[in-house]
Amino acid sequence: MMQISAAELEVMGVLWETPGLAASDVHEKLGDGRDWNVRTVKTFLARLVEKGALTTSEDGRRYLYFPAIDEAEYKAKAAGQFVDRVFSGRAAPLVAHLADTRGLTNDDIAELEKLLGELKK
Amino acid sequence: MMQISAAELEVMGVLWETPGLAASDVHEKLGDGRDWNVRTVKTFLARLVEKGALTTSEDGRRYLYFPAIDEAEYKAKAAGQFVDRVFSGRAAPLVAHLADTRGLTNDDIAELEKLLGELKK
DNA sequence: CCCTATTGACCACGCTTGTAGTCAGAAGTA
DNA sequence: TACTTCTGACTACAAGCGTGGTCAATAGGG
Repeated sequence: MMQISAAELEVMGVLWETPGLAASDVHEKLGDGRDWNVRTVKTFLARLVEKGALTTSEDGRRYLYFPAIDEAEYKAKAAGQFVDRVFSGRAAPLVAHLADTRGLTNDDIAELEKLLGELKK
Repeated sequence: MMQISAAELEVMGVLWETPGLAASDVHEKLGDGRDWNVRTVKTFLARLVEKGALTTSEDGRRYLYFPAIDEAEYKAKAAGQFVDRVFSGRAAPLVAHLADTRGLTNDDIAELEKLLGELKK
C-alpha cells in the first residue's frame, strides 16, 4: 500500500464518508473551502486508482469510485508512522504536545481517560 | 517556517540532540542504520540552512550547524498539522488508533494518565 | 438535429525530495 | 614539494505532488 499525499487523502475522506461517487460529486463535496478545479480532482482520483487506494465501477460513460483500503486501518498506520518519524515511536510526548498547543477540550480529556481505563484492563 | 521533510527531520534530530556539529559529525552520528553518503547529508544540511531551520558558524574552513527552530515547538506544530490532516483535528481517535495497533505499553498508559491528571487542573 | 457541457485519457510543468556527482581550494602526509 | 583528503559550492536527475490544460467522444437541452 503506497503513500497517499495530503491532497489525495482529502479525496479519500470524501469517499470513505460516501462511497460510490462520481468525479463531479467528489468535486462538489470538496467544494467547501477546497477550491480545486474538477480536473485536479480527477487527477487525484486517477492517481488513487493507480495506487490501489480506490476501485471503480463503470456507470454509463463515467466511473463511480470506491475506497479499496480501510479507513481505520490506514489511519492507524499513518499514526504509527508519524509517531515513529517525529516522536521516535513514543506516543505520550505526542499527546503532551497536542495538549499543550491545541488545548484539548474537556470532552477530549474525558474521552481519553475512558480510553485509558479500557486499555488498563 | 517552511516544510521539513522526513530525511531532513532526522538531521534536525541529531542537531537538536547535539548542537554545533560539523557535517561529517552529523554524518557519523546518523551512521547507525542510516546509510547516507556524506554528500547526501550535506545536501540536507544546506537545504535546512536555506529553509531557516539551521544556522551556521564558521570554524576554519568548515561550518558548525545549530538548530534555529525549537524542537518542542516544531513537534507540537507538526503534531497539530498531522491531527488536522488525518483525524480532522480530533486527538482522541489518534490515541485510540495508536493504542490499537501499536499496543501502548503500561508505562505509556501511566504517563498519559499522569498527563491527563495535570490537564484537568 | 445541432450546440454545449461533461467525461475519461493523456499531457504539461514547476517545485520538492532523496540521492548523489563534480570542482576547486585548503590542509594534512609522505 | 607532490599527493591525497576533506570542505563547501554548485549541478544533476528521476519520482512524487499540486495544479490544470488538450482532445475526442458522448449525452443532454433546445
